[in-house]
Amino acid sequence: MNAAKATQESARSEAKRAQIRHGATRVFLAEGFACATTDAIAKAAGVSKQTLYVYYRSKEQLMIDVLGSLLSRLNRDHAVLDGDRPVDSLPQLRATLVELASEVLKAISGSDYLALSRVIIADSPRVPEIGRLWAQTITGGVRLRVTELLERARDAGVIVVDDVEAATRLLTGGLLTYILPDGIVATDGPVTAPDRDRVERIVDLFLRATT
Amino acid sequence: MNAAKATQESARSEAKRAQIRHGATRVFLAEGFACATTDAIAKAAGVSKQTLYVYYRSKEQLMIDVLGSLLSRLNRDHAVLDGDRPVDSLPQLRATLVELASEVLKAISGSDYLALSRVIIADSPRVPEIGRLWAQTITGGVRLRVTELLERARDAGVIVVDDVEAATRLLTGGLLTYILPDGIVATDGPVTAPDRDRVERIVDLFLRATT
DNA sequence: GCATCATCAAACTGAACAGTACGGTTTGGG
DNA sequence: CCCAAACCGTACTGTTCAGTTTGATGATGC
Repeated sequence: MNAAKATQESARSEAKRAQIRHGATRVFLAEGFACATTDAIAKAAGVSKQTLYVYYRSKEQLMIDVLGSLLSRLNRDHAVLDGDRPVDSLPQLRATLVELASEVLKAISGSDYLALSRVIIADSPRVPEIGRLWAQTITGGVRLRVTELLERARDAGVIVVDDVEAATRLLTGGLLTYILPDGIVATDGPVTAPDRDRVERIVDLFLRATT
Repeated sequence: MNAAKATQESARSEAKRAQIRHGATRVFLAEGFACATTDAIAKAAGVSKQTLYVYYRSKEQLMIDVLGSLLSRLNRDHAVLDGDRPVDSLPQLRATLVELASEVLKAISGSDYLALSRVIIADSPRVPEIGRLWAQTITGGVRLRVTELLERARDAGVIVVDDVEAATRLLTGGLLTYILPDGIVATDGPVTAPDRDRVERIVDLFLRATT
């Protein structure tokens, strides 16, 4: 078995894995872990059940791969937005915060993300690893970047805060109330992210505490 | 069948129902709906499976009763604390908010409440009725009372807010970050509610935005 | 053409589990 | 003391489903 052949095979393997993962993702998000049957997953992936078990040892391993993959994609998507957002004046900071908040809220109020969150929360006692990963998309992702923004703004003399952690929690938490708990319990129809006006009012109120 | 007999019977019935409910509560909270078996529930309740099915038509009906009962108890417990908390000066308001926040956070960071939340979130797509009920223990319970407190403080001239809803979300959300998302994903050991110092720092920061 | 490997569909196995049936036992009223 | 209702434990039924087995099909390389 030469190197070229090995590469080709693993490429094909990876394509198949991705195919299975995509089908499984749809089913898991729609049905939850417990109600998703391996037959349905195989069908959705356009793959025989046996092939599925060639690539994954068990349904649980498959779910771990699916959730891990979704979360890392989300983290990657968010990281793209990182850039150097301007925070050198109060209007700039305000615009940056409103913009960032709108983007994040829109992303996490999507029915996919909410379904993902429900599945993870439900199974976190049994698969704590995934639970930690999920919490980090918020804790280590969004919260970390907000903290960074606030620190930069503080260093630029735009705002005054002596407890950045508390400030971060106040802002992110206030905005997050629209999703947790309001959105996470599926009621009827898609969850609506708060409109720009509401976001602005929260940000404005927050900024009054930091000047 | 005379009235006395009917009353007696229904009293005994209610006792048995409660017995079943208590056993089922323990099992549902420990295992979640899907993993809880009716055999385990019957055993935990000290009741035969047959009797269980005399009192409840199905496992799902049983869960609805269990969750509904837990939530109404929580609402009742919280409502007791309502009283007239003093908000007529800034130190009073601050003390009231810190106290209220500490109580609520302690209550909802208990492993029972978190387990309950997980079960409800997971099953809310299938049992939306319960999801609404749960959201209301926070939305209609805590948030409503905070709103009321803030309005009273505003009317007393202690604070200045023109958007009470935003203010309520900012405060409750900021504090709630310790539970959602941090606590809801079970990691290791019991979730620790934030200590008094952290609560005070959030409240203080919030109050800076309202004066 | 032939061997090999990946894949497929379909049937099968074994276990878990909701809900039921049944025969025996306790309890309380008359 | 007797009867009836409530209850108990156990065993059964039917179903669902994860994971396996089988045997066929098609592609790839020699």
